[in-house]
Amino acid sequence: MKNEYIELPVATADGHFVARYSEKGLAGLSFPAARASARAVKPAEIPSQIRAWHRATESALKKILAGNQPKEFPPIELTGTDFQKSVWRQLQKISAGKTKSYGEIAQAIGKPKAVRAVGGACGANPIPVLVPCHRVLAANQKIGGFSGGMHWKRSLLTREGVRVKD
DNA sequence: ATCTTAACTGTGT
DNA sequence: ACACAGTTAAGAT
Repeated sequence: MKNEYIELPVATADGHFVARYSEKGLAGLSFPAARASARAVKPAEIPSQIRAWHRATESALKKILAGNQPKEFPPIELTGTDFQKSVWRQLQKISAGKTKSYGEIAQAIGKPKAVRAVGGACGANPIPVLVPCHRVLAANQKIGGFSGGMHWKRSLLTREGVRVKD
């Protein structure tokens, strides 16, 4: 398989995230690995297009980590099933400091009973943080789960001024 | 208020 | 076909 993906590190106060770009835009984002595998990439080898996207990614990521709403996002390339893309699209409509429940997302995409499947789609989200899967709480403001680690979800929500039960 | 159960849907094997 | 998942609402204790 011809992998056109380019991975670039994003240095933040929380560690080095890794952004993955396809030809269409940002396609994936990983939380800082315990063993930071910061591979050095020569700037000259990176297409200017991607460098521009990366600049936007870096900016947006840092703002969210600080609990603020980014004014601009890099182009995002979502790869997944139609259902998942529908869910992820709804997630992007949730601004910083706001939350929605799995049930509300399900209802928003016209499948009110698919609440559980929505949870699955969130867990399959390739771009955490920028596609705010962490702003989705269970019913009654209870914190649900989080694939990338519960501490991230809690921390991010706290920074955005959101209070969760427990 | 906490625990147990049953309903429901999308996805991976 | 089967089991699981980042759920939920309802019923029992």
